[in-house]
Amino acid sequence: MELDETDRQILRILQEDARTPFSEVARRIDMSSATVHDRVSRMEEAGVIKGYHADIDAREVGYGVSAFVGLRTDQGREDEALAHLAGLPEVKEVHLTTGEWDVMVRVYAEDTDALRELMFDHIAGTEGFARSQTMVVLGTDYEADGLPI
Amino acid sequence: MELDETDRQILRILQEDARTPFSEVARRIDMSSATVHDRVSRMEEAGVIKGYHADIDAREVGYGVSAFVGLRTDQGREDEALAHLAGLPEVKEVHLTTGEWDVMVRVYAEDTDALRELMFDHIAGTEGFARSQTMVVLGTDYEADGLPI
DNA sequence: GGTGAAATCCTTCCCTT
DNA sequence: AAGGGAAGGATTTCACC
Repeated sequence: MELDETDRQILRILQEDARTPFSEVARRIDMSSATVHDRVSRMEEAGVIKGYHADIDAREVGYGVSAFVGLRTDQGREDEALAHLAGLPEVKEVHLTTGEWDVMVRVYAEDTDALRELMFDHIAGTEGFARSQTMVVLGTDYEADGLPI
Repeated sequence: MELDETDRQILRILQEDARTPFSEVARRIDMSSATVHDRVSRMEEAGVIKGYHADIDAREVGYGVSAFVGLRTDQGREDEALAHLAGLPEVKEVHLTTGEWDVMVRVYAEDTDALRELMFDHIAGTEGFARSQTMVVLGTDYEADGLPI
């Protein structure tokens, strides 16, 4: 889909605060809210806007630890291994990558004990993975609200 | 902040779709919208809800490539190195980690040429970093809307 | 893109439990 | 301390220009 500067302005605003009323978006970009509504609907349908999500503080809901997990897959068993990962509740993202790891996973756990159990019982010890490395997140120094548009 | 099951239900709904009208949230959890409003406000103030963000398809806005970048910092120059990273528009997240890398960065670039320029001119070649590894994301197999609450 | 209007929603205050 | 009712003003969502 072709996006013009007006579309991009709308995206910037909704990326920063997805609950901004369309009427206020309209005010800021100097258009009617009907136009904003129309453009947003088109971007939703085209898949430019994939959704709107509340950003929850992980600690406040009981997740004291998060980590990046690098994995090396066994040849020929990639699909089931990936499906297995996606089924684990603590797994938030699964990416295929080049470089040292075939798969990069973002996981959240209640505490280090829970992380240990997750890794040993449900990831590293699982068939389909040859090798793993857990990189525990000590802190997040910076996190943008979205992409520069 | 103490969260009860009602709070968690609200969080689940807003994590999945942050633009859900409070009136509908109220309907779903069988309470009044005044109550939903009140609880959401308290969770926002307490920092449980950090924000609401539209989820934009990176490709649709011109980011054809993303990558994880692992970095090893020089001793004693961590702070300026991290501040430098946070100032780059292509950098979306900067995490301090244990394991092979001191810093794990998530970057987005227009194409491989732009990624190359970002890495050589603005990250790997920068003072404060001793070593780096770029893990290009070939695909994202799974991405949850939020945390399991 | 914009207008206009009806339906819906947000927000606040106040009352009840 | 927590939830609900009510009412205003604002917003969303259409059809139509």
